[in-house]
Amino acid sequence: MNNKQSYNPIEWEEQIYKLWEDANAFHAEDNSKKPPFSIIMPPPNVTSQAHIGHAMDMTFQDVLIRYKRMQGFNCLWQPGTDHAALATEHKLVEKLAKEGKTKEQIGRSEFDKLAWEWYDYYGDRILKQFHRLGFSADWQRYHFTMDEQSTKAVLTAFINLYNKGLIYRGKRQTNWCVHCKSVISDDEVEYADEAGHMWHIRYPYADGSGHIVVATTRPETLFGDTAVAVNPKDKRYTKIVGKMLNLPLTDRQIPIIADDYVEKEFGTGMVKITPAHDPNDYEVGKRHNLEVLTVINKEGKLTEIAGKFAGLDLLEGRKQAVEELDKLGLLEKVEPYKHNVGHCARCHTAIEPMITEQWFVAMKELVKPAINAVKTGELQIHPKRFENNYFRWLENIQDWCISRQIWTGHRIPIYYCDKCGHAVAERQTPKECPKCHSTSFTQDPDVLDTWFSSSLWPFSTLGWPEQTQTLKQFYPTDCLVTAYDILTQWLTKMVYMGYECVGKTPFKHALIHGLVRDEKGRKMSKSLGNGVDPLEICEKYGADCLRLALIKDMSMGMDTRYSDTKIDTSRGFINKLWNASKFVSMHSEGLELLPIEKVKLQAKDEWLLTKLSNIAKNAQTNIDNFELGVALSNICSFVLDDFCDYYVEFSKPSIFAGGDAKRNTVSVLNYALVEILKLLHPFIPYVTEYIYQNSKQINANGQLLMLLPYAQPHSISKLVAGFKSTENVIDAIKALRALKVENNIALNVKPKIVAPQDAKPFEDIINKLATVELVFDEQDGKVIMTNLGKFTLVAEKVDRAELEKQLREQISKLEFEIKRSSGMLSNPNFVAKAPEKLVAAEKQKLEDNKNKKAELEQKLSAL
RNA sequence: GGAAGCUUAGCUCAGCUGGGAGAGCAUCUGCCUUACAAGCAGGCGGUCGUAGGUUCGAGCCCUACAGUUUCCACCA
Repeated sequence: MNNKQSYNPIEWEEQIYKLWEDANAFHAEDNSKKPPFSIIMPPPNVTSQAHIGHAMDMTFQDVLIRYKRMQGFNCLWQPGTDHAALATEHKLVEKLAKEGKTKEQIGRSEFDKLAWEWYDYYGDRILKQFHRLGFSADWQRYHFTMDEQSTKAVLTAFINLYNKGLIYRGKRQTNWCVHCKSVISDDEVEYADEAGHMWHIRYPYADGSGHIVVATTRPETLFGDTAVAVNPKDKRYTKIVGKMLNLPLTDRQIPIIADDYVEKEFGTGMVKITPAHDPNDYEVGKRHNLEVLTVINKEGKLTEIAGKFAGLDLLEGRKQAVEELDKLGLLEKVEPYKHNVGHCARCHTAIEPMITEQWFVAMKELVKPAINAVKTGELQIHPKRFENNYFRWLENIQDWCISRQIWTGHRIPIYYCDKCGHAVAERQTPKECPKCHSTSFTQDPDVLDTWFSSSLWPFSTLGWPEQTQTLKQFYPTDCLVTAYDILTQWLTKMVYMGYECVGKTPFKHALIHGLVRDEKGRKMSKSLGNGVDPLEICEKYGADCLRLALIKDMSMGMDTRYSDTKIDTSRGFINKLWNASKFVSMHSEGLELLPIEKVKLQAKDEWLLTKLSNIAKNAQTNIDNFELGVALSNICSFVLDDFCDYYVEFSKPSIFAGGDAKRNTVSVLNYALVEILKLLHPFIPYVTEYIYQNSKQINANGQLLMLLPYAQPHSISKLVAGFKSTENVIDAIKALRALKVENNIALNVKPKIVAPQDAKPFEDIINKLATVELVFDEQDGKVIMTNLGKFTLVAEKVDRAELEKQLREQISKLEFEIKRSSGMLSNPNFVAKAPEKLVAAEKQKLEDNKNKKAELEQKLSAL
């Protein structure tokens, strides 16, 4: 390494990525003797570039993949992107509108071309971002939900389900977006409180005997009323059930019916029933055989049912209808009213409930294996609490509306015979109608819900419906990583489609993480302008810095906040690693390093190797349990505290001594550095690889760090003595540092300290780290007890009274501890019920403290 | 209306099966010590939301309450 170079990742991160790609190091083999490990990348929507949430989600996956790869697995990280039908269509239509065009003007095939341009543009951009972030996906296997392979899977799945009778066409109450001019699924409706009004309208009895009053938030739907309902138990109205009413503004008459759906307490206790435009009313209508009259058309205008109001926009229609009612004296009152209104998740237009003819997937049977999978543990959800959401969703599932009246996406493979109307499900236009032998067909104009293709993603990307070697090797995949917000929307769909199509769960583990929020805890969004572009951070601080900031504080399933402070802290850490490696490399120059087995280990070395072994074990356990944030935090603490603050400092006296002492110590430093690089590589791949590539003495052959085996714990039984004594030395150093501060001795001043004989082997280390001068002849002064023994700060002038006071303070502190320990130990319940280990530890502490106290008391009496 | 999460230092959050309260940032003090002043060393700061309960022992388990966030359902 160049010892003058400072950490500037922008200069070389992209070169490192190229190094990996040139070595084809991300590629997974279809045939391998290594055990397989696979992750399917949740395909980002090509509606826009990737955001910081993607960065976290993908970093999580990259850490797992890199870790497993280093452990010798044949790792497949299967990448790809999603066409996001409705969202993309919305953006395309918007774009056309800016040019003053509509999609109908340019036609379906031209529109299709535009869509592909869009896919390519954003697809490329997302890929570029992902490369820049250092992701080690198998890019050669990149897929797109609209590509040939995915399309083949979509058609196969649809036709299979159709032929099994699990896909059917039916008229249903659906959510209609008048802006997108399509139905949207229940999942795509977002509810928000809106200030509106409650109109109280008089409906006169047909027999002229007065009127009743109904309350409504949507007076314009009045034209579609086919009844007014009351609760059967509502005594106020029992007598009028069955009477007929004159429906205002029309010449129709409608009955008063009784239905449990009506709440007595709400409004006037009377509800106008409009089956065509309200899901609840629709159900009531079915129960009472009411006529379904469509008042609102697909453009969001009133239909001819509305008589003279036909053709008006809804709001205008409402206004005019209310005015008319008022004129006729039928408007009792208007109250302000706050209610919950559903909006399209894509364009935020208020949705209209409407009866339309759509394609559905029958869910009841399909979801059973998916529910069972989690119950039996074939699929494990982490953290476990998300199982609640999973079960509740699947157990209450409604049939899935899969048709969309848009152009972007997979066209439904249903062909209607032009002659007899018979519907056939085929991959291509059928040659002949099986019923009437006609050869003329028209394809269903609708396209499939975008989730249909993404529900097949875990196996469509692996080659299904063909029984490919890839599928055999990697399915079921090992884990799926995603945020909790699409647990129900996407994850569940993959599971039941996995069982339906392949017969197995698509993944063994589902790791659910939280969302990345801004500094103030708000969701990142375009309207708030608080979004962060991952690429921008990479260009400024490097990808490692962003990855570290995103993963380090992460706790599974919890939201995290992104802040500049975290970036600064991350940069501080990486800079530290950088400088430590510079230190190691600097002192390695011209030395022939020893392999670690040949090094004559000192106590400090045994201490470091023990710590290193412990942290390797800790990291593996935590990563295996998917606790990446914990694993990373522990590794960082080890690097900062144990390696940099202590071991590097410990090593200096040996290094400056030269000769064998230097050679041994520098060999240990190099060994430890490589182990640290391995430990950190999955998290911060660039800087670790860069350091390794530039450490010629430890990597003469230019091997890739990313392909080395991960750091392993080793047998440490022989190293116990050195570990223990070094721990005591550290305790003494801390105590001496504190002693100096207490006595107002500047850090760069070296006071004389009388040390115990046990400190003799560590004299240079203690002198260096505590900035003191140890002497070993007895002198008067302030005494402190450490785990290494008694130290005395030699005072220039010995103030007897001050020394005595200070000794008594220390003794009283020890007495407090002794009292606490003996109190616990004299509690028979504690001794009997607490684990033996704890009791033993407590006894040891008591013993140690008693000894320390005795020594101080001896000192006191000698004064 | 149903469900889940969160509440710990000034701020952001850890705290794994119950066994002496932690980190980062901020703040204060001292130090240019030959990897790093984008640094080092040290300090200040917490009745772990409230009230009960279980236990030898509770931040952790149980119950209730309060505040807060999210998901689901959705009342005309």
